[in-house]
Amino acid sequence: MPKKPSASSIAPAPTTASPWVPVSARQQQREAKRNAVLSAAAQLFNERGFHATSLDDIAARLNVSKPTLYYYVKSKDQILIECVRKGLQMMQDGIEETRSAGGTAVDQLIACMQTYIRIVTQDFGMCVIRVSDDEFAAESRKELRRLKSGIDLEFRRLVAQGVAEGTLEPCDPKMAAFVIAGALSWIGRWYQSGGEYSPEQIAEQCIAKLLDGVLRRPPESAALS
Amino acid sequence: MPKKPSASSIAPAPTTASPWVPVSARQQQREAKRNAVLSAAAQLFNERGFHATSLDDIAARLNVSKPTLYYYVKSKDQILIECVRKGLQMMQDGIEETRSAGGTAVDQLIACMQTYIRIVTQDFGMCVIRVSDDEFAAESRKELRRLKSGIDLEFRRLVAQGVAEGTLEPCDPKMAAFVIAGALSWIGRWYQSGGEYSPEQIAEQCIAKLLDGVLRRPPESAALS
DNA sequence: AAAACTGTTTACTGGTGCGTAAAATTCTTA
DNA sequence: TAAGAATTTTACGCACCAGTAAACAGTTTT
Repeated sequence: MPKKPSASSIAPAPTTASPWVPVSARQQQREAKRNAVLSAAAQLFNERGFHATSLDDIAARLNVSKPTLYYYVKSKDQILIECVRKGLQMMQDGIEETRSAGGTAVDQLIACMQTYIRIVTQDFGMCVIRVSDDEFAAESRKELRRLKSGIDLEFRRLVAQGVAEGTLEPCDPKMAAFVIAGALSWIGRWYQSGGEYSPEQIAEQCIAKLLDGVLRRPPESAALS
Repeated sequence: MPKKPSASSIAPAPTTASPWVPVSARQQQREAKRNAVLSAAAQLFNERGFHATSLDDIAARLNVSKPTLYYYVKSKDQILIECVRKGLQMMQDGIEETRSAGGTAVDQLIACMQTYIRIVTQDFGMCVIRVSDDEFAAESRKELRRLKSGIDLEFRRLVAQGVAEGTLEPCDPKMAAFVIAGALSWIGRWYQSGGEYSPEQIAEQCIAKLLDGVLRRPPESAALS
């Protein structure tokens, strides 16, 4: 083992083409290829479903042969788990960021909804929605459920907070969160990129409907816009 | 072939235990068994997912052996298609009934939402939600999409009608229908019978949230600010 | 009671696709 | 350029499961 000081953990700026960073360059490329595997898999899972996608399909899309995939991942199940985990992590990160940005509960709720929509219209996020829980082995299912539950709880918390603030109608936060999560998650089932609406347009309209409902308000006072 | 006149089409009242109706009684029982196959299958598909359910599983639940199933159905795919078709048919029938009952657009919309929730919390209706499109062969998928599309269009029509009536906020009916369908369909993914809420309670709360939104309305008559 | 039909079983086939062994190839380093 | 590490390939094993063949049992008809 060559003990080059800290050469294996952080890659320096690649502009200066120093030949003394081959180790990390390799690892970077390896990581890049691994990500390509996951991305291709996520796309195919979303297009055809998990079971209808064979490892040969994934390999073919990447112009390699099936065993090559096994150099980067352990099993087909692991690919799926990591895709979903990545999507869930993106959601969690987005929510975390929103929280740290502060603002009222309603502001944060809106920001979280925007984040959620942005993510379920992307490859990994769509996997979270389209792949059913029962595809996983018991252990993985448990982990992913925990992650999902965490996101759900954030929504409930924001709703409860909004109710406490007096900006949201009093309600069961659990139920309200389900309604919101349902409407937004469903987007991940009908959305396809290049379609009629952009994710931003969808976000605007869906969020407005969830906040205000579909009923017409008596024109008492213009609250928004 | 014995040509008993019209004995095979309609069964008389079974209270009078006349032994001269064996033909239709047979057919009735056959139909009952066939339905039992579909019901058991629907339950298992909802519990474990389509691919994770083998025909042996279905047979085991019915205390028969696998080939027996083939006496009643053509293939595993056909079972799935019929389950989903049944669920969709129930929805279509419910909507049809609502329409013929008349009332304002909002009344009809509410009734349709109630129907929808009632059905997605039952075996066949849940299949419609939980089973992904990509499980089907191209032809079946086309048929089922047509049926789903028909239901979606009913919701859009009701929304558009409500907007025209002035009882719903002006909006893109397509989008509003997606929000509604999403929130309601999602129920079919988290609901489990015997849980915290009954379908009726869920219906009440979800429909209220979709109609009114989550935001708190400023008190209508009292001039507070 | 024999023939014919209904319903169910045991025993098997065949295809699909995950995963692996081991060889072949490419890249790095000495 | 040779040794060795990293990467990819060809070829194959093996389990699972949908679907089938054919025999068996029960019931109705002749």
